[in-house]
Amino acid sequence: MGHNVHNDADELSSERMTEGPRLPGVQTDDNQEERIVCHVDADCFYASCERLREPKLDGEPVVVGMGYEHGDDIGAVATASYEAREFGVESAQAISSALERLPRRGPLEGDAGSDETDDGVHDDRSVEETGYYRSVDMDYYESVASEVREILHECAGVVREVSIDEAYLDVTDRTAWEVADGFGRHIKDRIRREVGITVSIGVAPTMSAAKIASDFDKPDGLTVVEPGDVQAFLAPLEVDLLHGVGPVTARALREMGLETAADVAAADPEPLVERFGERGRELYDRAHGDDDRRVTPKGEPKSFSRESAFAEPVEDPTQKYEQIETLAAAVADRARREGALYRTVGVKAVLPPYDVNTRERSLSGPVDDPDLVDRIAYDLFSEFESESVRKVGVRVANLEFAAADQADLDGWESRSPHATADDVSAGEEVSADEPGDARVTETNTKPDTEAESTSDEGRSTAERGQTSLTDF
DNA sequence: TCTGGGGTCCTAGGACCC
DNA sequence: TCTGGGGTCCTAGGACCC
Repeated sequence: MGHNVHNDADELSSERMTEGPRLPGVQTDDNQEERIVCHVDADCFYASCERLREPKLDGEPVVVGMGYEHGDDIGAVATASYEAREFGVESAQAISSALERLPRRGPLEGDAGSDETDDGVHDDRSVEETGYYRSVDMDYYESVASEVREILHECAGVVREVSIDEAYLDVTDRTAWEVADGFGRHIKDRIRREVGITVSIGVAPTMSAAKIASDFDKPDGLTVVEPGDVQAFLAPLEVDLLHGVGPVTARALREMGLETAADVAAADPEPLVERFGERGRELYDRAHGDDDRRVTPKGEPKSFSRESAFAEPVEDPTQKYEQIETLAAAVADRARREGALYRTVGVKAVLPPYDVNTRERSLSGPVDDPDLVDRIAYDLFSEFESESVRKVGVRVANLEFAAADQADLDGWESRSPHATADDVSAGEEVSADEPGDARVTETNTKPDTEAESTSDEGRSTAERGQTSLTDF
C-alpha cells in the first residue's frame, strides 16, 4: 500500500486499479482521486487592512496589537508588517518588547486623550527606527475578509475558511496543473484589484502541501507543487515548518535525530507512533506527501469563550468574580446572538507563573440561559477564590444550533430525555452534595418567555426546549 | 519568548452501562 | 462477588493554530 499515491500523476487510475485487492468497504478511488487544492493566505492581514484605510502606512513598519490601549502593557502583537518584522517584532510578542525594538511613532490611533504622554515615542531616534502602532479592530477586518471570501467563492466550488485570513479551495474542476499557475495569479490579481490587499497562494494536490506551499514564498507569493513533486518539495524543509509541529514536537523530533521532512519520511514510523500517537502516523504520512483530507466547508463552531488577563496577578476575590461575571455574560450573549444552545459551561484560571487550570460542568440538556452560565462559572471558579490569578476565562461548549426548522426541536427532544419534571428549584441546580454526580439538573429560571405560546405544554422537557429555541 | 485571545483536536483516566 | 470486555460520556490537560 504505497505512499506513492500522489506521485504518479500521469498514468494514474489504470495503475491504481491493478494495484491489488481492496478491502470491501474501504474507500479508495474516491479519496485518492487527484485533487487540485489551493491555499490562500493573506499577508500580515491586520496590518494590510490598516493600510487600506490609512494609505500613509504603506511601506512603513506597522504593528497591530491588542490590550495596550490603556498603557496596561499586558497586550501582545497580533500582526506585524514585514517592515516591522525587520526590527524583530513578531506575532504574539509582548507589546512592551515590540516597543523596545521598534518605538512608536505618533500617538496611538483610536486612543485619543488617554495617552497624551506618548511614552512610546522616542524623538531622539531617527524616524526610520519607529513604527506605527494600531489597535485591533476586528469589525473592520471582518468586513475586508468578507470581500475576499466573496472572490474566493467565485473561484472555487468548495471553500474551507480556516480563519479570518486563510482558506482552502478545491479547484479541481476549475483549472488543470498545466495552467494552475495562471489560475493562482488570477485569484491574486482579483483580490489585489478588488480588495486592495496581497495574498500568498499555494497550489498542490493535498491540503497540507498547499498550506506549506502558500507559506513558501510569502509575501505576495505563488507556489505550485505538482503531484509528482510533493515529496521532493517537502524534503528539505525543517520539521517545524510542517503543519501541526510546534515547539514541543519539533524538539522531540530533533531529539530523535529528525531535522527535516526528508528525515521524517525516511524514518521508521513505529517510534513516531509510539511517541506521538496518531499524530505520529499523520506526521509520517504528511512527510511523504500523503494526505487524504478533502476540502470541506467549515462546520458549526464547537465552543465560544472569552478570557482576559489582569495587568498583574489578582488575589481579591471580588475583582476576580467581577471579571468572571463579565466574561460569562459576554459568552452567553455571543451564544445567543449566534443562535447556539450550550450544554457545558467551563472556566479557566491561570495561576502564576503560567499554570493553566480548567474546570467544566455539563448539563443534562442544551440551554440558552445567561444566568445559569453565570452561576455555574461562579461555582466552578470558587475553587480558585483564594488563589492569586493572572488570567480568567469562561467558556461554553457542546453547542447545538437550533435550526429554523421544526425537525431540530424534535431531534433535541428525542436525544435529551430529561429525568424528572420536578426540577423547578431555581438556584439549586448544582448537586454538589452528590459525589460522582457533578451533573446539573438545569432549570430555566427566566420568568419571561413565551413558552406557553407554543403548542406543546406540560412536559418540562418540551418546555425547556421551546424556551431555549424561542428565546431569541 | 517570561506569555494576549479565540479556537481545534487529541489523550487519558474514571464513571457507568451492558 | 474478585471479576471479562466493550462502549460512551465526562473532565482535565496539553499541543497546536492564527
